[in-house]
Amino acid sequence: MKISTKGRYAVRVMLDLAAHNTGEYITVKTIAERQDISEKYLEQIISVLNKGGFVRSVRGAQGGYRIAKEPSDYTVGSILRLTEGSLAPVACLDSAENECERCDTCETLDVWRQLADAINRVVDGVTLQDLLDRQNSRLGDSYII
Amino acid sequence: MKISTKGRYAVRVMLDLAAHNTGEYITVKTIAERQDISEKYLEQIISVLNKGGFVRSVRGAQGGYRIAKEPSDYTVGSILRLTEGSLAPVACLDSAENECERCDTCETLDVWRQLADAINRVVDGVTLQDLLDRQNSRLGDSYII
DNA sequence: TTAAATCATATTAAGTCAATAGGAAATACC
DNA sequence: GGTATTTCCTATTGACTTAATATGATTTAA
Repeated sequence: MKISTKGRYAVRVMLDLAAHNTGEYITVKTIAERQDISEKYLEQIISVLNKGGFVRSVRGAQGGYRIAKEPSDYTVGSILRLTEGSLAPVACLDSAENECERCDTCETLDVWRQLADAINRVVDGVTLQDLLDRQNSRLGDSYII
Repeated sequence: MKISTKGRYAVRVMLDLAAHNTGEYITVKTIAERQDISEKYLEQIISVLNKGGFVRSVRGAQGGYRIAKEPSDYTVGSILRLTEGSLAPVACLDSAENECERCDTCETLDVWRQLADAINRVVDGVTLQDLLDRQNSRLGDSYII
């Protein structure tokens, strides 16, 4: 029941780009250094974000990435689903093909459905903007002290 | 973010034993047939349940397993935690040793904490007795029809 | 004594994770 | 036009996990 590094890194990358959302393009190298993530691994992850239209890229020298839309347009759930795949705790709930022929009489399916709902409610209830706001208010606190 | 077969099977085994809670001992073979799970694999899983004190066993001929306490004493969460280990969505939350030195400044930790809470709330809010009750009320429905 | 059963441990095949590696293609800058 | 920079693409790897299967020792009722 763990979220893999891929999904977690993806959230951090998006949050990094959201925090540096000036319209300028940022290189993988810069993000990798800031976030302390392997540059080559990050390349793969950001490639998924790019293909999903979550970021925009410019190739070549002086190129890089920037967030495609506003931070408030991205929920943590949308990022995780793009990079991790389904967040459903059991395969039966992945609508695509639920091969389990026990589904009709499955006594536990209801629990998994509740669990999926609870998970979705949390991750879809938090946007990158929310995370930025929390971050800023925490920084604000430390200034007061 | 999937619950493994180990955990899911464990819940089914416990539910099976809860549904046949007559005080008699039931063999792995019987459960395996009823639940359509590999007998040998089930042996391993039930061994964990046994060591955790969730079931009681009698060795030798005419031996088997039975649920140790009342079905209402077992939440789905307790069974999953025993067989799957921690249900925390990120390792940082596994109190034992949170190696991540970013924890203090981690902007995403809060989301994972919320997620863990939501997950725990669901799985700890459902007992085997609840599942039995739902099962019976569903059977009841079909009798009416 | 025998058959039935739990208990214990080792092995395996397939898959996933988290990278690393090597190079092709595009582009700003001199 | 050449060069350095940077994205883009795909393959490979080593470690680990998953979901079993296999083998046999131990216990016990009949």
